[in-house]
Amino acid sequence: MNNQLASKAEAIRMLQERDINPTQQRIVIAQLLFARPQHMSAEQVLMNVQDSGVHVSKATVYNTLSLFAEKGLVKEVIVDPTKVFYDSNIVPHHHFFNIDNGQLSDIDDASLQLQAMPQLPDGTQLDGVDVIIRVRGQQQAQA
Amino acid sequence: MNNQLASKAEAIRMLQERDINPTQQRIVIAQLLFARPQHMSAEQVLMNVQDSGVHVSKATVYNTLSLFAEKGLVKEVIVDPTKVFYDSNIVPHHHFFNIDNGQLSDIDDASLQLQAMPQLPDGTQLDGVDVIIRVRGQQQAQA
DNA sequence: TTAACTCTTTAGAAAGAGTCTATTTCCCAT
DNA sequence: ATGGGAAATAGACTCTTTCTAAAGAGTTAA
Repeated sequence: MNNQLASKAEAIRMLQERDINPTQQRIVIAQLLFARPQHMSAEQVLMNVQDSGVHVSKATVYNTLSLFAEKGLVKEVIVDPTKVFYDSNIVPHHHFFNIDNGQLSDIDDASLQLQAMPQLPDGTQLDGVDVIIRVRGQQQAQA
Repeated sequence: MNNQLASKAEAIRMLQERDINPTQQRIVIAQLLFARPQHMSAEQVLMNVQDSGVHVSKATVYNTLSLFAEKGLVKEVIVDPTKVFYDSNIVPHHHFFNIDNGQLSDIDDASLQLQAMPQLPDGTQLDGVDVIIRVRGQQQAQA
């Protein structure tokens, strides 16, 4: 289903750009995530990577996704109380979340803008803004 | 710390308004939640309720919070990957979430408006819109 | 080539939130 | 009082995520 990967060379380049030591496991995970812009849970990453032949442990998947998030290579999306999604599209954008089928999809950035940024609580700095539009109903599977 | 409760009469009234059978356990949980507008996790509810003398089991806390959410008495807030918060303020509003200390606070609704609602995915209906502004840094404890 | 060192990966145990199940308790109408 | 349905309970269980202690890989220095 999801078997095409980004090229190894490109994955390595992306890792090095962010000062991430390009180990075998990190390269394979990057190849998977950056095959195309998408949202994956840790479990999905684990399953897909293992299909690709390279052995990667569960702990390494979690470590690697956390590292990628910390280095800005992917973005964590918190919408489903049961698991974290990792988004390989780091261009600023927001999400639809279908509460019936758990499907997460992007909102075109142009079609959603905040009118103004409210005053932040004292002593805090902005980290990011997440807009989640929750929808119900069986949407078509994405192409 | 958090020992004042809403009155029993008021709690019963709120439950009945939403067609919820006002049992002992549900009343105590409602008294706790509606003492003031606030955000609580299931675990916090469990601990606070047990302090108040009435015995309530963990399962009942989870069942009750789900029921309250389903009936529109509270709103689930998904911001922290490790737990769900229940918000007893159901007036439409959005949230600041401090990623350093886990503190959740309300955004004055007037200060944050979306410019336009994007087109929803085919076959879906709107369920709700959540805006979360993530901040960093040690904010002062709330009064 | 080996030795020393650091960084990464690993299996499996453990933590923590939330759910489930089978049983008991509660409450009310008869 | 009693029969019945709704609610509550203890505790086992599931699932995601984190931790731990040990093994492996890669690099440099001699």
